[in-house]
Amino acid sequence: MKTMTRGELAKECGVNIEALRYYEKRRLIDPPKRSEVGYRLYSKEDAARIHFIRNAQKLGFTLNEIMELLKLRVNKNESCESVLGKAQKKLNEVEQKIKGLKSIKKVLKQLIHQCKESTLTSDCPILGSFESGRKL
Amino acid sequence: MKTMTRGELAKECGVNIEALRYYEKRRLIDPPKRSEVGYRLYSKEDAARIHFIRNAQKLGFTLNEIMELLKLRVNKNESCESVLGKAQKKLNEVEQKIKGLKSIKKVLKQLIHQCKESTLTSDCPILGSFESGRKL
DNA sequence: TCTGACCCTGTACTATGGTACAGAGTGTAA
DNA sequence: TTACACTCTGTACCATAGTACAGGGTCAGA
Repeated sequence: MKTMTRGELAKECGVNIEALRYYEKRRLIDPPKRSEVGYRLYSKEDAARIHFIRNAQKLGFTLNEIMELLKLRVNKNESCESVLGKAQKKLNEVEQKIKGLKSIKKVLKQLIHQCKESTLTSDCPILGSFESGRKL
Repeated sequence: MKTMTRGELAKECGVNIEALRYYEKRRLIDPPKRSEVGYRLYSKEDAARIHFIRNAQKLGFTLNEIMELLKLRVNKNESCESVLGKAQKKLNEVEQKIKGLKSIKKVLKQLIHQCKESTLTSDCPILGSFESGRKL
């Protein structure tokens, strides 16, 4: 099977070469096979996992959370209920985030509308929208 | 007007007392008035701003980004076009975030559905859905 | 008036997620 | 064969966002 060196994988995934070693240390990816002289040899699956990690990061998940997400797989070692619980918790978090972002979006749109109408004011509409202490 | 001490504000907003000093240093909140002996005296507006900061953080904004959001107000000192540009850029970012989160949400829902059907498998639907290098 | 809970400042330390570098070996192409 | 790009390890450093003192002053109730 075709393999990649660390530099190649880094390029393919658009990450810093050192980040790959870091993810390995953090156990987000399995230690890859090594060449005769000890060079890391990565597979397509490794590339897929790196892409997953980066995508999840962009959405605000921490590496610990990404670890959890990656462990959310249905297998013999973990009961389905346990996976279900984790997934539902994560889903809840995601839904709350979407809700909060939609609320920010609304305010930004209002602001843009105000700008277009040249309505000068010194009030900050953004601040107004989030004054409350309610949970997002 | 009723004021709060640092400890009271921290409690009210559910933040560490030291974080308030940190936000002040980072200029996310204005330096509050001081009592005779130098105690910080916070207003309701300060509380609102702290709530805003925390809420925005939960949505994945950095303190620098929150600073930008807070500065997005229409006033005499800044031309409307400038605000418009910034607001539209921010709106774009927010929309991208929402899109990404919705995509994660979909996958989580699928996973939960699979779990409920008790379909035992060693494939990870989450992992599979994000293998590609495509942008979220 | 004294004790404990609060506040002040400055500074040091922490966790997260990398990033850079030193000193060494390897691989390839002119 | 030599030059340059790449890899290895370990370690040090960085930014962000706090958190935790130390050493001092203040306030309110018993």
